[in-house]
Amino acid sequence: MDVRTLCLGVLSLGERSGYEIRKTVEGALGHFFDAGFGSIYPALNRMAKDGDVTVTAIGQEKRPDKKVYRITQKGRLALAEALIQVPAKDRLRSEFLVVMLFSEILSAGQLGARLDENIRLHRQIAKGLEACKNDCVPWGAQRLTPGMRFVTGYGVAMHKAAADYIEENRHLLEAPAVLAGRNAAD
Amino acid sequence: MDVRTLCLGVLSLGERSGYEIRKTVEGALGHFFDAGFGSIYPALNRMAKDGDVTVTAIGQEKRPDKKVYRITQKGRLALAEALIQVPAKDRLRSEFLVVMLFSEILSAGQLGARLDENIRLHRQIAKGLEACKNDCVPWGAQRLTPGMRFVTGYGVAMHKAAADYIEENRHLLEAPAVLAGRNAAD
DNA sequence: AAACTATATATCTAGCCGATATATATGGAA
DNA sequence: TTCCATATATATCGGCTAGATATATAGTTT
Repeated sequence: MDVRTLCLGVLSLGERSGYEIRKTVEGALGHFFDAGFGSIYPALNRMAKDGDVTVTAIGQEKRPDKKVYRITQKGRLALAEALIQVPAKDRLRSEFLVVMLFSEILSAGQLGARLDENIRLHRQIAKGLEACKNDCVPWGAQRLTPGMRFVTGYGVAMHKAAADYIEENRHLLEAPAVLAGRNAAD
Repeated sequence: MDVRTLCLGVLSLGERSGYEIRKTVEGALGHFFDAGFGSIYPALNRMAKDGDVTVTAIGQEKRPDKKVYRITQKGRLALAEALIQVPAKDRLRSEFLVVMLFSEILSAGQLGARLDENIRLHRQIAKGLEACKNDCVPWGAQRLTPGMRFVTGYGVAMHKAAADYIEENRHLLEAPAVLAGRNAAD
């Protein structure tokens, strides 16, 4: 599954420009499958070439022209075909955890700061997703589907679990840091 | 942060071959930062060229020769420098959630199967990590550091939270599927 | 004999991330 | 006035990576 499938999925919610696709990804589903312009635009070009989407250039006032993409019937079949495949395993990449793994090289102050930042970030994301739970605007859709509710709730639950774990277990890292007298200034 | 930092970190636990680094990643820390041969070997070559690691070729009986890598003092400095940077945000990629987002295209049977598989997988991983909690073998180390305990515990907590959420909320997706009469055979 | 598993190294290619560039427009700070 | 920031837009580049593939040595199973 690649960004093409993601774009086809977003376009199945309604036509939009590459920029708008990015906005939808960013606002509604980037917490479990992110994609930037560097991959969205090439994907859109490939799909346009393959006939999975059509593209219409539109001039705008006070704003640059935009290209609006619409999914084709061929694209809908491609989307469905991709979605019935066995999904690959979830993959997480956490630099924070790599740093925690080797946290003995941090001073107690640096360690505390990293832990605080990460907790704050998780709680912030959880809060943002919680606010989106009953809001179809980030999806650029007219209504929320069960799928949208499910994945948003998933994000809330997971980010809360992460923040909770870090809060409850930070002592595992901080106590040894203090005992070892790692007080060097940041 | 890239795979070089990860390899330096693993090598800071003790010298090992590229294959052994992969085994350590796979067995102990791949749940939060994975890396395959396609990125480990090029990274090792770059670091050997840069002087961050030394490499010693060793012949073996009944097995192919191997190259053992050892972190240098320069490599230790590079590792420390990388670890005190502000880590990038965690990034998750979940094809499962993409499928759930657009799950209306699945039959009730397919949906149930995907949910079951994912729950089983999360629980399996949580169980595997739980078994590793007090085991330094997967790390190829002599003892467990606070960091190792922390990250392993994190994995357990997160995979459990994921499985729990899916179990408790699957009805959000399955009830509409049944109501809509999506009973097509898989 | 072929397939599978384990231990090993190595590489290829399609895809992606993050940065960068450009364009149109507005507003605020130096 | 210039720079910076923000928003709306499209586009691309280069370094990195995932997954597949290849090769080698050896043993076990079908």
